[in-house]
Amino acid sequence: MAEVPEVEIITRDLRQAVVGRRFTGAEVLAPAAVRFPSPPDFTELLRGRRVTGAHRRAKFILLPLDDGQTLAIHFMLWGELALRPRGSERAPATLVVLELEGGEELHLTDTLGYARVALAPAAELAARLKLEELGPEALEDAFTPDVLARLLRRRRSPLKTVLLNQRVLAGLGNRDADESMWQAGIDPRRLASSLTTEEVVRLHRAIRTVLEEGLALRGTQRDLFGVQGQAKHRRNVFGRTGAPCPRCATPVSHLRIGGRNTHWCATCQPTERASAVPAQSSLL
DNA sequence: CGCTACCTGGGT
DNA sequence: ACCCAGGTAGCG
Repeated sequence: MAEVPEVEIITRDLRQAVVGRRFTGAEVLAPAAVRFPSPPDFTELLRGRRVTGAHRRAKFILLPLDDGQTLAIHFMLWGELALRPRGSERAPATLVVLELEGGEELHLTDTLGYARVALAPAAELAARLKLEELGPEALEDAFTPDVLARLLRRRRSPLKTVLLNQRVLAGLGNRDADESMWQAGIDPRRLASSLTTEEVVRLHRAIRTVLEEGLALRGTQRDLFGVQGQAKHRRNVFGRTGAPCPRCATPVSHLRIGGRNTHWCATCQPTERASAVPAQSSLL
């Protein structure tokens, strides 16, 4: 499942393996997977274009092409991308196959079927995907505790909801948001605006730690070349409802916040603000 | 801003 | 049988 560390790993792999190469064609197996243009136009506009870069913005993969267009790929919940030899067997969940010169192809698969590609001139793509409206990147140097404080200051929604909003901060998915708040010792139900300066500093450090650890372990899923990432079993609270908190053994709490599954430790993440929290454990 | 639709395989 | 999923767009 794709959160920012997973998307970043695939983006880096694409930079290494696909930048500089041309697309020789595309096969659209699931027309709904192409947001725009129409599937036939998508195939036609992609054919013969060389990839000139590979970037990530929030959870979008952006591949600029040599004619000024940009190809965007989004994994949504369960999308995956794999580089395979030409003519490789296609999993039933294959949505789109992008053929590359040199006898390889990219397979976009997703059993849920939500993953999407889009293609347009760079400026038009940015406008249609509303890339300008996204918040700062949590992994960039410009994301400081001060910036986080400013982002949270006027938000009167639960912290969990605010952290998942990519227009506030680009970088956290459901898992990483829960893990970050656990790491920082902050209750996900707290109003974002209620955090103390000290809590904001802890949260900032936690977000960076969680994302960077995910990256170091190369994510939870297979990379572009099929190599399994190692972050799969590194969850402290996410998806561990009722299991003991790794820090204090309290059973992990679960609640839906803003329609999203949310997991936290009621002991390590007390509801009262400015409560004492155990120092960063070595459990990471 | 909060809710729903999107879609299918796997878990309960 | 049913319910759910780590995301986003679009709607009221």
